[in-house]
Amino acid sequence: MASVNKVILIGNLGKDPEVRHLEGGVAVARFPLATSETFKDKTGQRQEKTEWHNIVLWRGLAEVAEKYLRKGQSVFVEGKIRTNQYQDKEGVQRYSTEIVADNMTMLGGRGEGGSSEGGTNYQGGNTAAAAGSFGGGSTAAAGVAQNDEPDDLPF
Amino acid sequence: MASVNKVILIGNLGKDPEVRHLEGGVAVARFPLATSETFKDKTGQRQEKTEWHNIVLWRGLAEVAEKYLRKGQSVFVEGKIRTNQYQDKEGVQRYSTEIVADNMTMLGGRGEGGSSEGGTNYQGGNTAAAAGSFGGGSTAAAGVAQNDEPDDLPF
Amino acid sequence: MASVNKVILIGNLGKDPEVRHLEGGVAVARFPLATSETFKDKTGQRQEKTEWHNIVLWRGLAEVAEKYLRKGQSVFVEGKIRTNQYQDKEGVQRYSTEIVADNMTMLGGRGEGGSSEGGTNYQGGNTAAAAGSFGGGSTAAAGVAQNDEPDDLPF
Amino acid sequence: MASVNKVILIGNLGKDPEVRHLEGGVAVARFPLATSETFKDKTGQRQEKTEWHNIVLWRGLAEVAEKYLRKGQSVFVEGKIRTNQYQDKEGVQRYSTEIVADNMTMLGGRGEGGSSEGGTNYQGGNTAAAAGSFGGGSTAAAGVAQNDEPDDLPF
DNA sequence: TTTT
DNA sequence: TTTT
Repeated sequence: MASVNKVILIGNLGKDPEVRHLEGGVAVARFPLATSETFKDKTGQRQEKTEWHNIVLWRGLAEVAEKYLRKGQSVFVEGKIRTNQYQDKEGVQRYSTEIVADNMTMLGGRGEGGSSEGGTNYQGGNTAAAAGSFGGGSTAAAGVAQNDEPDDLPF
Repeated sequence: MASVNKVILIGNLGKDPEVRHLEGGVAVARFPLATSETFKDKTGQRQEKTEWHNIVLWRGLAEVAEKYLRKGQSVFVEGKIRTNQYQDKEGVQRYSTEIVADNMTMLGGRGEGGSSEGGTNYQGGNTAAAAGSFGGGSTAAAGVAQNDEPDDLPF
Repeated sequence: MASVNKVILIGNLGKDPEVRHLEGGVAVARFPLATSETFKDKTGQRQEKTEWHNIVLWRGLAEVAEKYLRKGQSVFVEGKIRTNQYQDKEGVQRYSTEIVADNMTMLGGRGEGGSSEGGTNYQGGNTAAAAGSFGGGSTAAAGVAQNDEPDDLPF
Repeated sequence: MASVNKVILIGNLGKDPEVRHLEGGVAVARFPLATSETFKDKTGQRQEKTEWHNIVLWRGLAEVAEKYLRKGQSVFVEGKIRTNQYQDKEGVQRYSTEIVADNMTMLGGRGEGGSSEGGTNYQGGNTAAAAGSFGGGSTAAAGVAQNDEPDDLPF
């Protein structure tokens, strides 16, 4: 149905990633990511506005996040927008929007304790299995699976 | 601060745009946009999941939306994520996420009453004024202003 | 090394795809894709400039292209830029740039003989194998492999 | 005509920018940008493949490049693909592809002599004029013009 | 060589 | 609330 839902962010982690390991060994990582823009207000004053994004990573990307990403670091994130519905305690329908990442590149920056020089690109988990399914001649990139989560996990 | 906040969507309008004309002649349009993806669930059944995005357009783009966009039509939207904070009546902090578009292209589709064949690209308002400020030799594209809203409008 | 190489195109096929089936059953499809922009020249005349992109698709995407894409149709293509080097007959180093697609969505339009209403998103081949490698609980999207080509194929 | 031509790159400058100042004060900057990806070849060896992109910036972006960008630095570049035709000395039609940037963000990294911490986003020239054309209430972002070049400049 |  |  001619659908595209794509997000590209470069920003800084507001906190260390929180990682959960689900039954079956699936990892999920979450962290807030800040993007900011500057603009001049009516009076010509330079202002800054920060946007916070809830980033979610699954499987291999979550494990990379757990190992390497720290508060303050700069990352490139590619993914899609997902809005979850839930009911608050008054029974009112609420919405919570997050970015489900399927690609992530560390850009270095001033994270605490990170190696931080340069960056490395990561794409979803199950690389070996998926690559193996390609037979000979496939690149790792060709074999890399996307990092979407199962739809029926209790998360 | 090395920030990028970019969204690219192709989807269908869930409703006709709602357009407001603010004091000063600034137009703001809003509509819900559906993107959907299909996947196979555990049992191998094909499933569809629809994501709804709140699109906001300002100025020239809002006027284009008012004139040409209708429920059901397919559009390409480029913009940024913005999450607004507000307090609900219980005083709890709530968040509402929208996509502020700075580029929009109609892709045709089955909107009601639209011309709908092909599509046209639109970028932000104030084209004439901005282009005029370039003097000779500039392309229209060069002169097209972005479509961000003022930060201090009561919207 | 903090690298991103991403291209997003919406345009029309200049020709039907040319498809080759390599030994091993790997399919490769190629077609030219036109994007165009309009601008006003110095004299205020509306002008159009068309850009032609050489699109390359591998495996599953190539097969989809072979079956469904036709000259004139509108498609969304996501991929990366690749510039190939070769020597012309005088021994001069030449360059040829193409877009290696890893995601493609048909947008309908006036292709010859196509169904053309709406569009469908496709992502790379080997879906079944890759999905199978995920075990239960994975979505099709999660299991979809990327569509990069092997680096050592004679193409 | 439903056209989109968008490129997003993060890479490192292969050389310092070369800047020309045209008659009329318009600046043009060019530099090669490297993106690289790693993959495993048939034998399981990790390989790296580097792609070189010819980046072109106009006006304000060119001036920023001249002042701040140096060989080795990491930048985010957003723009469009443009392929220029020319005839070589044998009269054969040749093609040269470049990326015309309309948005650029420095990401720091190991440039020679740059300040390099963090990054700053820049968008096209003529900011003051374009912003001025908006009257009160407009953000700087709203007033920033795109950075496309005139189509009739001798470049 | 496409499309409007 | 869209679309296939």
